[in-house]
Amino acid sequence: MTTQLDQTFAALADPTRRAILAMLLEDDMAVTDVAEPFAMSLAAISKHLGVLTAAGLISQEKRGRVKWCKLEPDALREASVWMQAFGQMDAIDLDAFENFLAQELDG
Amino acid sequence: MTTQLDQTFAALADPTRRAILAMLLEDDMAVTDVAEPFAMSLAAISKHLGVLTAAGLISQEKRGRVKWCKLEPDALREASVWMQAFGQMDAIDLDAFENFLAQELDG
DNA sequence: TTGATATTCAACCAAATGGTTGACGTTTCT
DNA sequence: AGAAACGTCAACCATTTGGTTGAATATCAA
Repeated sequence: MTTQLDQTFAALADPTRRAILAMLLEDDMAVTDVAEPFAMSLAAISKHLGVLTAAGLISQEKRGRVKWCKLEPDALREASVWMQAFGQMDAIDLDAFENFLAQELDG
Repeated sequence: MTTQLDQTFAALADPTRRAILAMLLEDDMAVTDVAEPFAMSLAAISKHLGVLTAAGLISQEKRGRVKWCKLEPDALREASVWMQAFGQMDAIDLDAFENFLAQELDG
């Protein structure tokens, strides 16, 4: 079973995908335009966008022959909460956090 | 070239490794005790601990025949900084965090 | 010294990942 | 209608990942 959190972190582990997210921070983009700065095929970028979409980090909407990519920060928020909780352990409710982790484990 | 950020996110992408980090929140632990709750071999856990160590998320110190594992939350700082670029989580919002936890636990 | 405990190493395996190329279906433009 | 642009699909390939087992190493205890 792969959770949302698994997919989010796995998606963020690739520098190409992080770069794509950074580009989408500025504006929505078509797949071809996302691919333009990268030294790899369009198909490879298409796969990366698929990973980001599966992780919920972006959404894609087709209008005409152009597929627009849009940042979806909600998935990032969940991962960010997880990380910052570890980084600021003294500032949070550890019992509640551990309950959350146990819940995640049980699935 | 794999960056520190790549390794941090990749390490966090595995639920076993996140569970290990959660266990280490409570206290430092020996490798054998880390492995105890998991339905996999000690060697597998040893590898996971190697990944976490390479990512800087934990440190390991051998005393006698026991290797102690210790959480190193500072390694998450770089990843948190990256996330701040998205402007969604510039400072941890404890109220939002509590709400998030409540949702997770109810869900 | 002998034996148990703690941990890693090495070899292996299946599955996932990140990339390629070429063919393919849509949609738009002349 | 024909050609170009947009994007995905399918097949393939090399590498990495997450697990196994069995042997090896190091330390402690009797």
